[in-house]
Amino acid sequence: MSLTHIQSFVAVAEEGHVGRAARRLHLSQPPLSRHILALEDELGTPLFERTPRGMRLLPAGEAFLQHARRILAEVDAAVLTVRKVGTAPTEH
Amino acid sequence: MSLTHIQSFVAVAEEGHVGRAARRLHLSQPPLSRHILALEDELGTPLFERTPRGMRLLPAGEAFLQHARRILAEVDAAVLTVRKVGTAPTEH
DNA sequence: TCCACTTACGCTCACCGTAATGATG
DNA sequence: CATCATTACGGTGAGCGTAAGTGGA
Repeated sequence: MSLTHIQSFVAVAEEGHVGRAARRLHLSQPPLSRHILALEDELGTPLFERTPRGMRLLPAGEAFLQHARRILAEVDAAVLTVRKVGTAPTEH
Repeated sequence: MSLTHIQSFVAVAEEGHVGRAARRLHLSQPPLSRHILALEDELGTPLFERTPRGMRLLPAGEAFLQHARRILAEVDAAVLTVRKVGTAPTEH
């Protein structure tokens, strides 16, 4: 599992469509599809239902989405915090 | 930034020593040292002070450590939660 | 001079994109 | 047959390990 996989998952969950999510991530469909498959494989359970219209979250996917958003938010917070502390006057 | 980098950072912060952290992670020193350097480069500020004894956290490193632990804990929680939901009787 | 981190360097394999294939209404 | 997702496949770059280099007490 990698942060890239998590970002890919969130994009697909929000778009409900691998193609649109791929454009949003500036990526082509196959690698993005592979990210989702790898995640499902690693977690041992499907996260999406495949429909003719695209991808629909399963309950396991809904649960993962909440955690995924928290992880990404925490990463952003870490970056902001460190940049602030690292530039602080008490650097010495 | 990747989860691997974050795990590497936590190990070095806890051991205070790249060599020991590397053994703990089943990795050799150079890649681990590169993880830390990449992290510092990406964040734009050093996280450790290099001493003759090893690595000592700077204030920016202390701040990052708290976030890093939360990120890794959240990842673990995500995995556990999804595995539980994915195996639940209401899988239909 | 020892000890620890870092840089050099060659190699492998993970990952991307294009193209082909499957699946479903 | 149109629309998505997935699999095949070749090429490149990220990342590993061994070995050499650097720096401080």
